[in-house]
Amino acid sequence: MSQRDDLIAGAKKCLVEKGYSRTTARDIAAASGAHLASIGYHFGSKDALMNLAALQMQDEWGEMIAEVVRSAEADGPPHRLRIALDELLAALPRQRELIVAATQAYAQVEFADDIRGTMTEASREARRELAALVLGIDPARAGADTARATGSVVYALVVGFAVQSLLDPDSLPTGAQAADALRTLAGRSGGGA
Amino acid sequence: MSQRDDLIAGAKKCLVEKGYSRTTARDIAAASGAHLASIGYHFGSKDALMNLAALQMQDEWGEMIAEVVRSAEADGPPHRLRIALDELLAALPRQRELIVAATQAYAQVEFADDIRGTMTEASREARRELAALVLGIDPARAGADTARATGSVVYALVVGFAVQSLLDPDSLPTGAQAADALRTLAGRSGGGA
DNA sequence: GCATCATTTGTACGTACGTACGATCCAGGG
DNA sequence: CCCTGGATCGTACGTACGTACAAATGATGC
Repeated sequence: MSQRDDLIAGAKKCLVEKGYSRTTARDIAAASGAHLASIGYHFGSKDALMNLAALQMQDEWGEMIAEVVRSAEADGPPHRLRIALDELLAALPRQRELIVAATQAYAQVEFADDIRGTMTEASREARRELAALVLGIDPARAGADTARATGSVVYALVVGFAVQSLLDPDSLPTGAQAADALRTLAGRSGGGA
Repeated sequence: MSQRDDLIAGAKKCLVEKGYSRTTARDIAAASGAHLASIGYHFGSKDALMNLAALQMQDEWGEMIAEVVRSAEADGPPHRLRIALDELLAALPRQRELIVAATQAYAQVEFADDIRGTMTEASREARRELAALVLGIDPARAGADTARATGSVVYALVVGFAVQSLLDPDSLPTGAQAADALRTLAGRSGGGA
């Protein structure tokens, strides 16, 4: 393993354990076993390395979520919503480190241009992919408004539940409860309470 | 207006414009017109002031969301879901500053104990209140599992759409589209695609 | 008008930061 | 064998940080 890879791994560790801005170049060097000056040599600056680490972890999280949803969808059509929510909600507490890292990345969106651009593009693809998975259609055909809105809603649910899992993991609903709540919500659309 | 209040206002400005950790004590002094040393006198430390500012803005955001949902619910029962989502989705881009601040607060949850505690409690109350508003019931009676799950789902939608409004405001669905997507999602719960 | 106490100001101290730069190491090729 | 270029290392520079503290200021009660 090259010192370059060590540095990325160390930066990820620091990102989770100390947060984006509290992490110093010396922290990364210590966590990675690499030399302080290697940061500049390999990445140009500490911030460039931290951005890379944050974006990679954000990507890894997206990958894990996609896998969870995919595996739930593979469990067959009956009660698919309940199953997908079940697996998602059960998985989130296990992904705490990745979610912490993703939160750090979100917090930099407004202040680091390369993070903003990459994350915006990643969120677009995530919504497309989620819509395709949930609707069971080809990702390329997910251009219709309905499909795009579905992607947005599922994306919002994932991110929102992830935030809640960070704040209050014990209060997360079960998949069945969440599915019921969604049905209640949707059912209220045509009439009274 | 006391220097103490000026400092809080300056800290909020910096929180939005520079982010939590990039803000220095001197930034706050400059933004508030107050003296550098007053931070220590009034708040003990720069971090204490930043935490206070972040929590206050997080609160203000919650208040705005509650108002939006409340006003939507007041527009009468027919198509309530569509209306509520419409107002929410239209309001988010206008709340960008508060959402940026809230994001900064979320990012500190893992690393600042007082932020974590306050935000956890705030999220509990927010979910309770959202459930009560959406279900049209007394907040005190929102203890049932179904109500709690509904609060979680609505909370997740709010936070998730807020994040999306930060990353990609132009891709937010309309309320009607989101309502359709929710119905599609909920409708898929019993059978195939 | 003076004493008192909260507030505001000016400043300086110690520290820790990011980064630059020259020295050193170490393969692989001539 | 030495030469060469990438990688690693040691270090030091300049800066900017948070905070402490004494002096100055101003309002309040007597």
